[in-house]
Amino acid sequence: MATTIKDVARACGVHVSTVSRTFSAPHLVNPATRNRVLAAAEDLGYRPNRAARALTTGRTFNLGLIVADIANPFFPSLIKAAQAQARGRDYHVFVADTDEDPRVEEELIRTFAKQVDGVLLCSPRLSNRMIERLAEDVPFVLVNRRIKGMPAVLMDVGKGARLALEHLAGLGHRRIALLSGPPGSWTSNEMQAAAAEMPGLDLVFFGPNQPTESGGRAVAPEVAACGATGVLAYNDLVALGLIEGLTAMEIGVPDRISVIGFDDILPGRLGRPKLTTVAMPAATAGRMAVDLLLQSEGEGAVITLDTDLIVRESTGRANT
Amino acid sequence: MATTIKDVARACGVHVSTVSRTFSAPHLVNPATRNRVLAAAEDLGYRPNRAARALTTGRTFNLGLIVADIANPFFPSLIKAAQAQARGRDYHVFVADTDEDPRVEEELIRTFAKQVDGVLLCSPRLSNRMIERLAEDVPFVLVNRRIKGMPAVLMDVGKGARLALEHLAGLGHRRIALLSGPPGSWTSNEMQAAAAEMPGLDLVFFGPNQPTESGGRAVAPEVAACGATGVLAYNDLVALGLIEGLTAMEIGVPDRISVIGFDDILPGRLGRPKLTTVAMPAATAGRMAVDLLLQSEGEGAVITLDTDLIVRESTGRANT
DNA sequence: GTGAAAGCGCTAACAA
DNA sequence: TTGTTAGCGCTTTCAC
Repeated sequence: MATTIKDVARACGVHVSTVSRTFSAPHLVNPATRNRVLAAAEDLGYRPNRAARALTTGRTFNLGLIVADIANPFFPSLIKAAQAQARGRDYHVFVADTDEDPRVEEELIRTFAKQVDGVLLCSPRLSNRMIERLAEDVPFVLVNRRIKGMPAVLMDVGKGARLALEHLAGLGHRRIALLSGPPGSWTSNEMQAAAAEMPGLDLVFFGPNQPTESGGRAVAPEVAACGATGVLAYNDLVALGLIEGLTAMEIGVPDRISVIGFDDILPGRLGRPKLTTVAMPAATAGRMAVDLLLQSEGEGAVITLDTDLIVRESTGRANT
Repeated sequence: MATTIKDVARACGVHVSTVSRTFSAPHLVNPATRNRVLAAAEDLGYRPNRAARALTTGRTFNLGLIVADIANPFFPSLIKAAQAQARGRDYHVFVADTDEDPRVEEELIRTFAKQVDGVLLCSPRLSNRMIERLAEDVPFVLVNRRIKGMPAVLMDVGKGARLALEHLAGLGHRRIALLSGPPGSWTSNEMQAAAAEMPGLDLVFFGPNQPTESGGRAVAPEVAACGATGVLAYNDLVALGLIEGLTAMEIGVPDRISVIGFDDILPGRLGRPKLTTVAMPAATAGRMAVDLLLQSEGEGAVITLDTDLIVRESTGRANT
């Protein structure tokens, strides 16, 4: 058994409450005894049991972070930023992956509920109603999901989509394929809504698609067949997979078809062709979400982060 | 406040211990009352507080998983496999990223110590001695680190390195650059050791390198200058970064220099040139590590997983 | 400034 | 089969 507060108390002949105070309210204890306690604690290798502490205080100093797919490079940058920010505030963040499964997502939230002081729910797949219900158990901050009354960090997906589509239009593309994401994705809906409002374009919708490289590869034949010369994909992984699929069919990108993704993940910057994409501020989102969660004031604060188009090599003039 | 065991007990007129039993040892309670309890629990939305339970049982049913850099795609596949395996055994796994910083690693382990039943320590940067000390606080399973007496899942890095070097030699390369990884990395040491024993090669060592794409990009000039025609990199990220750097210097891969990585991550399979690499069984490792952790028997069990060379487009004949 | 005592939510003997 | 009691490690009144 690990050493507890009792061992320390015994070791320096004080009561447990004194030891407790030494750690949670040091100013309330005589410097002399405080030092004695500290020395003994150090000596015995004592570390307060956070779980036990949480039982009385109700605060764990842990945060939960739930993502749909940790293998999507978009999330790791968000995660790292969140962890760094939390660390600076003496919090730890535990990450869990739902594997795109809403049931796992729910289960995870419930598991986290009693073990963390709040959870960052990133790109959830659960319904709004379910999220609202779970919010009774534990405070949330949403990332890329809008629910009335709940704090959220959003990214301006609509603007990104418009920029991307304008870029394509400017290159002479008219018939454009839109690859949507998984059901339940707010981002995907925002993207489609923005696109639908763009005038003068001939949009073809494909979806829902798995938000992965293989999801992109899988729609390649349909995209090729539909006659579109430009594509806006749900995210970079889908875009990259699509390019793979197209290339395998000997359809050149951007010669025959131009492709734009969302996120600006590393793999898109590597290899050929480099991906034109809408940069999403994942790291900033991670940081701000932690802040929002920790400053419980500002209850329903909603922050919208800017996005921007990064033109690289996967888009070019339409060949008519 | 969330509903507790007491609320349920009161709601259906039984003692708390009966409620407790309904959840932890249902066979010990009368089916009739069991159903009554279950109904009341369901009704009140009661869920046992795992942290409180852990206080008495000593088991949290949580596992910790610590990685150096969650942004390296190698880890997510390990993580996902570990989470899936754990879920099947009714465990949850919480992930944390050390940012390649040994001090963060130590802090994280200490934080986890009381909140999980064991931790998977993946590619640690801490010294063996430190790990041994921390192992007194919480059970470990190491991944890609060998410490006497501690259970571990290893990958046959030595074989991988030999295969890679033989492949290069077979293509006529003699002068080969070896890009090592971060200090404290077991994998890096294994790789170097295996390489050093290969006869007939003219090895040039570079390192330590940051195990990232930018680490690879940074050594590109030196590699180009050293006259090597072949390169074995610490991991795929480094290899990919190197290729970027070389390409930027107008040095073709594989025309002028052949490059091999380690891991077989997704970005290496995307874009051009596709990376020749040593496949590391990340998912299998994640699964086995969880098993090792949960079946506390087999104490110091050490499992070594096979590796294999995957030849793609980044290697070719040496041009002499 | 320190100790005593109660209690956080739960489980685990032990009785009944 | 169920209730009683004690206690996990810690914090927090309340006295002293």
